[in-house]
Amino acid sequence: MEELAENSRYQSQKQLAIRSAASVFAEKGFHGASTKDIAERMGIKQGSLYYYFKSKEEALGEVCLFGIEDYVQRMKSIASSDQPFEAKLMATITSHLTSYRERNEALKVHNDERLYLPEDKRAKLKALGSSYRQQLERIFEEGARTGALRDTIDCHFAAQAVIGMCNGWGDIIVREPELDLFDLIQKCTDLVLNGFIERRKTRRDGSDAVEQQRPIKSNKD
Amino acid sequence: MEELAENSRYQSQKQLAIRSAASVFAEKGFHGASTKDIAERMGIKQGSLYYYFKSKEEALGEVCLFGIEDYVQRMKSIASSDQPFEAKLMATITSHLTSYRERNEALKVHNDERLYLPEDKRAKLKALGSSYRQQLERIFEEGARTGALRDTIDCHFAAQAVIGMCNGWGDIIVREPELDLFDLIQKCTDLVLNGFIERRKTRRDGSDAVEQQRPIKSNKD
DNA sequence: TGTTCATTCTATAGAACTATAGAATCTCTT
DNA sequence: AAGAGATTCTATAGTTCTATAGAATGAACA
Repeated sequence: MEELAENSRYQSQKQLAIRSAASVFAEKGFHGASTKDIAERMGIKQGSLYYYFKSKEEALGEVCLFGIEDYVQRMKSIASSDQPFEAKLMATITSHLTSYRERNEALKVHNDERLYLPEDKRAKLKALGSSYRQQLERIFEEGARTGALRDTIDCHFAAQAVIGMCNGWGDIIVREPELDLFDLIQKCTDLVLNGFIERRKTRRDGSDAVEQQRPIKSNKD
Repeated sequence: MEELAENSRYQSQKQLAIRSAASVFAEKGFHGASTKDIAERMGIKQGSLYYYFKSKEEALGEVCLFGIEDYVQRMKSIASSDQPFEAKLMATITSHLTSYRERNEALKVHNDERLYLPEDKRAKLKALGSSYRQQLERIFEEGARTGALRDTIDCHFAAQAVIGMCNGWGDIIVREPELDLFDLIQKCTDLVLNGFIERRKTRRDGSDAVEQQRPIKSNKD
C-alpha cells in the first residue's frame, strides 16, 4: 500500500470532490444541488461520490470547513503580527476579499449554507467564526488603545461591520471575476478608516496612500 | 359576488400565504422548503396552496417582490426629498435596517433566494434593485457636489458598500430580534460618514449628534 | 331555503433524489 | 502474470416532493 502521501489518488480525488461540491453548492445552494450534479462536475457517477462522503450533509460540512479554515489561520497571523493598526486592517480586508477568489466559492458556501448543518456539525465552524470575529475585535481595541482610532468606538460593532461589508463584496466578487480587487481593497480600507466625509487634514502622519478613489467598472448586478 | 375589496377573503389569505412562504423560505431556503411546510404554516393543506400560487417558484417570485417593493418606494421618497445629504444617508440606512424587522423576512428571502428564479421572472426585481442602487448613487453624487463628501468619492462603490453593510446587519437583525436598531442605525451612519479614525474636529457644523458609541450586546453568532 | 361561486380537502401520478449493495475495473506490488 | 486492495460502476429500494383532478365544504345572496 502507498504511504499516506498528501498526493495519493485518494487525497487528490477527495480534494477534487470538495471543490466540485463547493462549486455546485455555490451555484444551486445545498438543497438545490444533487449528488448527481456534484459527481458529474468531478467526472464520476452519482453513487461513487459516497466513496468520498458519507452523506451529502457531510460534503457540505467539509466544504464549509475548507472555505473558512485558512481564512481564520491568516487572521491569526495578522492579529499576532506587530504591524500598526491600519496595516492590520488592510491586511484583514485583503485576506477576506482575496479568499473569495482563491477558495473556489467555498467561503461563499460557508456563509450562505452552513446554517443547514445540524448543530453538532456546525460547532467547529462556529468556533472558527467566533475566533475570527474576536481577533478582529481585538485589533480594533488595540487601535483604540494606541490612539489610531477614536476611543469611543464599539469594537464589536466595528468587527461585524467590516465582516459584513466584506461578505457583501464577496457575493459580487464571486459573480464578477473581472473586478479589480486591489482597487476594492483600498476603497474599503479607506471607508472604514476615514468615512466619506470631507475633511481638512487627512491623516496624522500626513500620508494619503489610501486616498484616491476612481470608479469601479461593473455591468452585472 | 363581492366587490374587489382589498380585504376580501382571497386578498387576506393571499397575503397570509406570502408571509408564510417568506417565513419558511427564510428559514429553510427555497429548495429546502416544501409546499407542505408553507401550507402548514398558514394552516391549510398542501394541495390547497395551489389555489394561491401557480407553482412554488411563483410563490418565491411574489415573496421577493413583496420584500423589495416598498423598500424601493421608500428610497424614492428619500431621494426626492430636499433634506441635506447626511439626513438622506441616515434615512436610507434606517429604511433598510427597519425593513428587516417589518417585512417578515421577505427582504432576506429576496437577497438570498432570488437567484433561483428564472431570468424572466427576475427581470422586475433586477430593475427595482438597480433603481435602488442608482438612487443611492445619486444621493452620494449630490453629497459630493454640495461639498458634504470628498469629491474624489467613487459613488458606485459607496452605494454598494452601504447596501452590503446593511444586508450583513440584516442577517443578524433577523436572527436576533432583541437587537437595538436605533443604536445600530446611528453607528452605521457614523461609520459611513466619519470612519473609525481619530480626528481633531468632527464636523463642519460642530454637531456631534451621531458620535457616541457604546457596545451592542449580543450572544449568538 | 336553495343556488352559486369561492375556498379547501383528499388522493394520486409522476418525477427526482439519497444512500446502499455488490459487481466490475483499475493500479500497484510481488 | 497473479493477487490484493483501491476506486468506480450499475442497479435499485425507499422516500419525498410538486402539481393536478375532482369531491367536499363554506359563505353570500336571491
